[in-house]
Amino acid sequence: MAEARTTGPRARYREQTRAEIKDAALRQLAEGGTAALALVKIAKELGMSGPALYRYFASRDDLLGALISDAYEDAAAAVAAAPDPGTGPRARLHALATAYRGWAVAQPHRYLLIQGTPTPGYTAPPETLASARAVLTPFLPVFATGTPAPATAPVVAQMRAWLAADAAVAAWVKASTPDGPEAVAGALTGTVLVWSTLHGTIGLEVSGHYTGMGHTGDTLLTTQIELLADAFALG
Amino acid sequence: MAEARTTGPRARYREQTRAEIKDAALRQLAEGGTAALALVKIAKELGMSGPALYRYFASRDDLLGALISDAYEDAAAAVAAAPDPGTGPRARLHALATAYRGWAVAQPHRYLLIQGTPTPGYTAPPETLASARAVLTPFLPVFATGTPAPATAPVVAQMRAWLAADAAVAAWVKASTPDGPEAVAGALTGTVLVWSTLHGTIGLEVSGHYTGMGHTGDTLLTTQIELLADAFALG
DNA sequence: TCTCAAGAGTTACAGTCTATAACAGTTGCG
DNA sequence: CGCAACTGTTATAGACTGTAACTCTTGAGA
Repeated sequence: MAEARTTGPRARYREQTRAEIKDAALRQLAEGGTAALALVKIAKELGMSGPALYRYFASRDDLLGALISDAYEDAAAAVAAAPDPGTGPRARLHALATAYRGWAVAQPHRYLLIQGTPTPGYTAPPETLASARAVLTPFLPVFATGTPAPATAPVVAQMRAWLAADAAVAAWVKASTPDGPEAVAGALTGTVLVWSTLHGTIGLEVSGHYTGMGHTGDTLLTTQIELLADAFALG
Repeated sequence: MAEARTTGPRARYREQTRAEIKDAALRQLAEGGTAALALVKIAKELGMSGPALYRYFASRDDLLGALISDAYEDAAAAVAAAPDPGTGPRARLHALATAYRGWAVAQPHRYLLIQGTPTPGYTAPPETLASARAVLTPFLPVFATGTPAPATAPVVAQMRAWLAADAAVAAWVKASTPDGPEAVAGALTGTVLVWSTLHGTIGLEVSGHYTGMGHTGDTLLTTQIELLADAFALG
């Protein structure tokens, strides 16, 4: 389990089995939530019996971790694939936000996987953190073109401090903004704000808190994004 | 179990035991998340053995439901108890938001209980929905004094439709806004927007997504609220 | 081509937890 | 003061996670 070969027919079969396991797990997740994910059932579904699964995932948490990581990557891909309307940063921002929401609404169980923390005090592995960052990457250049409103000054200041303290983050932001340091801080500010905005609207929608209010999710997100675009004077 | 007396020493003892059980449950929840909540352990902690707990809560989900309901009520009380700075609706809005965040940050596990949906397709019982509404009630009169920005027009329209369709919601909003129907729709719009804003910032913070960025939670919330106050031209 | 170690899978089992059943002691209402 | 409701007990079924011990297969390298 420690370090296996990465090539050859053995490894290929192994990878395929892992994928089948994850597929079955997602199916269970979709119709019963995290609590319904049972390794025994998955094994039975694949025709193998019980403990065989532990050859492929060290534990239930390991499997869940893999699903979370996959979900982040998939979400990042969905956002990155958002069509560019080509009519300026404001429209681009709406397109990105809509793409993210679309992904989340289409597979609520996977968004819920990302949304919460399974156990308090849990910190995601760095690889997962990088994937989470990737979701937000396309937003950086959009906000780099804007001018943060005065009301956002405190956040800008904190982002500046963060950029100074965390080289990895600084490199990440800088790679998306060819402009100077003030654009960098502004881009990060906007991205963090849009992150929380997205989480606010989409999280509530996916958790079913909007049921009964009509199809509010899209309208609410659009409006929130519009307000944020105003705050950055996006064109 | 169906309908028990609500008075007398028997009922009093019963209520106290239920409270002790919930206390122990919250303690477990605080240090292991939902997954760590085990009825058996709670029973052992209280000196009783196993199945005795089922006299007080029909199932694990029943206990969790009670905890969720309590959390909503507690959160609502915390928001309602927010001090009124008395310097206008904008300051009042900040005070309410800060009170809510303070409650959530002080007991993250209880906020996480509220935040997510345990299982997809789950709909909270009406009693719980009312408690959830109570959290937001103090926000209504604040936004009733504002004028929604043009960008929020689509949301206002949907809120108007919702108010027309759902009498309970209409009564709830109207009770907090002595003004005309346009103020009612505006108040509801602002409240829903602030709800999603609060969830966005606080949810991410409580889930630990801000770790490493410094103490960003407060700043981020203040800024988001400020932007929202601007959108409603609060004084 | 042949060997053998690594990998894949099996059954058996220990341990935890939810939940029910059957039963016994206790208490407070009428 | 008696009985019905309430509280608690042990026994037990059943689901699930994870480990141990063992067997069979296979592919990489001499």
